[in-house]
Amino acid sequence: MQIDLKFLQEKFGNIFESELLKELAQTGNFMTIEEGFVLMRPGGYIRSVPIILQGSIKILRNDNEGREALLYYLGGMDSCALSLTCCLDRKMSEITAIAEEKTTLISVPVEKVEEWITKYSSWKHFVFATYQKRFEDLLNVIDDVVFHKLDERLIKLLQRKVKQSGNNIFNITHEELANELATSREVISRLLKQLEKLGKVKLSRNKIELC
Amino acid sequence: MQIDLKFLQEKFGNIFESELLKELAQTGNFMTIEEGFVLMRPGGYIRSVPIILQGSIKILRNDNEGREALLYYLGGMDSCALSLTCCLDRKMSEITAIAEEKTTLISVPVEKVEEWITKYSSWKHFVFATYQKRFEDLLNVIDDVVFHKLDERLIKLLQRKVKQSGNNIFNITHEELANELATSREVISRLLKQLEKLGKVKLSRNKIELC
DNA sequence: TTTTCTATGTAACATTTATCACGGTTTGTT
DNA sequence: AACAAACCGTGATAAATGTTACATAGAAAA
Repeated sequence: MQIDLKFLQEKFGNIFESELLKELAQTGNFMTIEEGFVLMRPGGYIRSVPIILQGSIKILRNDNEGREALLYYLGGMDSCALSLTCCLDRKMSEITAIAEEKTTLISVPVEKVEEWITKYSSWKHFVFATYQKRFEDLLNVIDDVVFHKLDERLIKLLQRKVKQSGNNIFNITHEELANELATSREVISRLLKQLEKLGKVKLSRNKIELC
Repeated sequence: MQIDLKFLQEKFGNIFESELLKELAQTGNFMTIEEGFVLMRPGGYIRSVPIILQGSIKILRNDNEGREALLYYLGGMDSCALSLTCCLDRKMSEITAIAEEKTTLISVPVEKVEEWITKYSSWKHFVFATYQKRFEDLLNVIDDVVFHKLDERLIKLLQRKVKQSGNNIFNITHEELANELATSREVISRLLKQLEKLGKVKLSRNKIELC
């Protein structure tokens, strides 16, 4: 789909130079995906870099036994360092990317990603900024996993969900939470019950309220 | 200290263009540091980016209770993405960098790091490659910590030490290993004893042999 | 309504990791 | 030699997490 230039100017006018905006409008691929849509699976080849306009994408790491661990979310104006890496190296994906909600994004083909780095300094800055943000995200994951216990990590995750949805009640199953924290459903159920007894959450089917 | 241009040409001739080599020789700061030398502590400001010529630097993440966790090693021709991030953002260090052995490096002042990105495409590629490598390193840490138990992580760490030192016998205390894996000395001692019983290592004071 | 499926609760038990409390050994120092 | 300091071994115990097994509850489908 052709992208509306004015829309891009509103969104990116203060980041990208106008020439770049034009090219983005021409060669970028505007798309809307539904919640749960899988953008990428381990082993898939990546031929484009997404820039998220609205909504959010969650990025998960997989092991070879089918387990997962949440790495980070991509939100407004974010892009993905992993896809950059993969694009520039022509390597396969080693992660999963899933839409957390209905999401609109621009997909930039790999050739342009590289070309623009030389051509537009604003794009170059954008790419560097992306790397830096994701780098910090990964360091945060490491901090969490290495230095904190599951209950703390769970609370933090719930808080993120709240911030994301903009609502302190949100829909999710224990199973899903368990996957994102790379543990089992039973463990999460137990911890949630603890939290409920402490008055920190209220639980119901498919739904959690953070108090 | 002034850097020998011919030396740089040997080391970097096939990566960097000759103009950049000249600038490196002029403005880069050549230095040799001893084993155990602390290049950086959390909270320190970073005003230069190191490029390691010989030896190795280990990069550790700290929490606010004095614990540590090994992130990765910087070796030959490697550079540090964190210092890049910090430099470009003028932020404080959130890691510790210590020389694992006697190490020689070139220290590039932050202004040049940025300037050269625009000026030399080989430097730009170098910076991108650095980000990508460190990104992968962090993903590996996450894989290890999230999906693997301590005994496996310990063996992997020992294997890395062997590869690093180029010798299957190397000097280290249980305490140091415990720090790098963010656990306690007792736990490591026990696991090492297990490994010894399985014939996978031989233990002596300050020394481990991987079999 | 009855059935079926999915999600949750929970006890019991196993395993892994952490902590505490020592005692012993090697190395270096006085 | 006597002492101190650093390093290692190990039992006992506790805490955290993982696993198994089954019960129940709620929602959806038939």
